[in-house]
Amino acid sequence: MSGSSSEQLLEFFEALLAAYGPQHWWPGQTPTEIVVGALLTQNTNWKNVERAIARLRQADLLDWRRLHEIESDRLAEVIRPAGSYNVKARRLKNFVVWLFDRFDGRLEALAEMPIEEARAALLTVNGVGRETADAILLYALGRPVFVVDAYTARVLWRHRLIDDDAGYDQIKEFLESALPVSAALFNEYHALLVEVGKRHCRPRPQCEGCPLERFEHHATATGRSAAAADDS
DNA sequence: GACCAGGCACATC
DNA sequence: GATGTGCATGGT
Repeated sequence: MSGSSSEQLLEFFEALLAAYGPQHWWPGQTPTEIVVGALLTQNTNWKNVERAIARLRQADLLDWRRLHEIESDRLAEVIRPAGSYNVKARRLKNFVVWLFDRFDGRLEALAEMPIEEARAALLTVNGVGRETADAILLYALGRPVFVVDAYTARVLWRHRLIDDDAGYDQIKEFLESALPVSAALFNEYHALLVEVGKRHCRPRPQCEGCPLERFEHHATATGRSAAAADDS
């Protein structure tokens, strides 16, 4: 066996960063745009989300007040390239209405309260699940929360760092307790896990050339998708 | 033509 | 509490 989980996770991070470099997820974008992107990217290719965001910008809709005012049907038409546009228009509206009702349209309010409180508040919004809530906290608000997704779970399971039945919150807590608490680190690490996951850790793994190939791992991967279960 | 993508809510067992 | 399904576009 090699060292502790903490050491192993840091070694993985170094290996991934050396191989792929910084991923620059959500660089230079406004918190508003990041929140919108987090909602639009649900089960959707990022390229399609970029198209939808470009259309929103074109329509001058990357603004909470404008989003609050617009009709859901018209919003759906604008974000069409993101797919599932009727559902996503509803979710965007849910979020914006909630933001005005509860925080007077001030996203910053979420940066001013304890993390767990902000997370619990976000989770009350219909359309905001754990991954989206955590993406908002980390990428839009710079709070040190680890975003777990299907790739995160699969990569960590393949390298024997988590059980195959670990739930979302369990994986999140494992990462947050094993790593230095740093938004910058969590940001980069999550993006790197997605990158290595896409290239090498699909349900059918392609280990050749994987930056993590030299580390211990299961010979085969299951088709395990994400952190499905609740673990409270 | 399948299969996938930076999920989630809801129904059903 | 686990599993299945609809949402829907655009790339490979």
